[in-house]
Amino acid sequence: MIRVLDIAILGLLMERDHHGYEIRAQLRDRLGISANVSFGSIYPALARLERQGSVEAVATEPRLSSLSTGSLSGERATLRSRRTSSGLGRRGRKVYRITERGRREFVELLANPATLDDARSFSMRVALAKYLTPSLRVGLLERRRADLLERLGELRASVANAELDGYARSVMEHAARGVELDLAWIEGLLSSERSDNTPQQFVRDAK
Amino acid sequence: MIRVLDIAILGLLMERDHHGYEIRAQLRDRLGISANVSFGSIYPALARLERQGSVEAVATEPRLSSLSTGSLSGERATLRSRRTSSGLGRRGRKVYRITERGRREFVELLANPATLDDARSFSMRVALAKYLTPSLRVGLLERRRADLLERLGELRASVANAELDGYARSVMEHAARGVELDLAWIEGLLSSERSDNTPQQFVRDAK
DNA sequence: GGTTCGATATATCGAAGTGATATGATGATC
DNA sequence: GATCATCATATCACTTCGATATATCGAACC
Repeated sequence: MIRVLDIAILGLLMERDHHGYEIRAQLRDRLGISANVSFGSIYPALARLERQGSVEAVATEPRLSSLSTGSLSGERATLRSRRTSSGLGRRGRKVYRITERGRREFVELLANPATLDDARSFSMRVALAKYLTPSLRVGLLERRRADLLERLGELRASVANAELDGYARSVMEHAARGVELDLAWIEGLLSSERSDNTPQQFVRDAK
Repeated sequence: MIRVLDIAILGLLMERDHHGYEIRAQLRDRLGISANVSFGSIYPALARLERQGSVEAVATEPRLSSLSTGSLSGERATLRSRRTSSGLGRRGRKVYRITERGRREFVELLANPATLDDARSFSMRVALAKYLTPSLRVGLLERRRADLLERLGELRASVANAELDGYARSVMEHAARGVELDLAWIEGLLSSERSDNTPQQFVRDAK
């Protein structure tokens, strides 16, 4: 399975620690994920990542006094009964940190070309591309370019072929222009890569 | 609940009968839904719609009966690629037809502005816009324009504000260009509406 | 001074959608 | 005539979504 969200969260945690609520804003503001990702995705994803040892809850900031910071979250007994309650409202935010294992997992997932086909996971990968080697970056861009060229052909065939009404045709034409814009962007990125004009170097290919 | 897929399927069935496999291709080729919708969505959706009486299975063509004149299949072989066999080679395909109730439900759902925020459901609505009255069309376009303008502001703020590395910044800038392209498209559609230059008239506002 | 409002923050639930896979028939290619 | 691609339906486990509940804080408003 893909779990784009896992990669995205780990990528954000590579930079610095975050808590769940903040991650949502960062997905929007740093990784360019347009629609706000729901908390019903983020909190389960964090729990999953913690369970498998990729991240750890580093602190549960309590509000105001409320001393006694439980050292490690001992799976705060989540009573599923209706009256969960008693939780302090903005009850301490749980700040997560990526583990060594998480770092290794992240670069592996980011480089893994499996299911990078959709627009969202592609642009997320590009936003995190500084963690890839140059050759992996080029591979990512070229695969995406190939997919988009194929899609562009389909769209043009649809526009030319089918007996679409004006609105449907307009949608298909607009979709084609969107793909062309993506392609131009990718060409630009590729030529930056080739001129080694890369924005920020992080890792290099092994010689 | 939104159920974008329900609207899309009903919209396709407004035109003519379809079976599940075909619906997937049509979602791509007529409604401009880029990623192929999975069968795990389509078949359950059809079952749901049938259960609630919006569609009915009009025929289950058994394999190899070969009625010689595929009256229902009408013009096939329109698909790209080379020679698509006009012979039906499949076991019983379940062909669905929209019911009267389904038609009423469709126009209601299509006009309902609830959760039209995401790109996919918006472009699907536009592709089916001939079933809307002019004023509903304008409302749809204007709401989307407002959303996109807001999003554009956020994206520009992100680009200007945050200390993003080159790749992440490139992603945000590209996202902003995409939104600008969408906005230009919508402006064009709006001005067609105003000049009553609409591609195909289907329903009119009540006077 | 009170109150409403919006942002911050975590969490859970049911429903909807995804990707993978199974099954099988048919026609096309080698 | 074996094998491959396409057509076609279906189901499964898992992910993601949208809605909702709870609670605190700061600002804005009357």
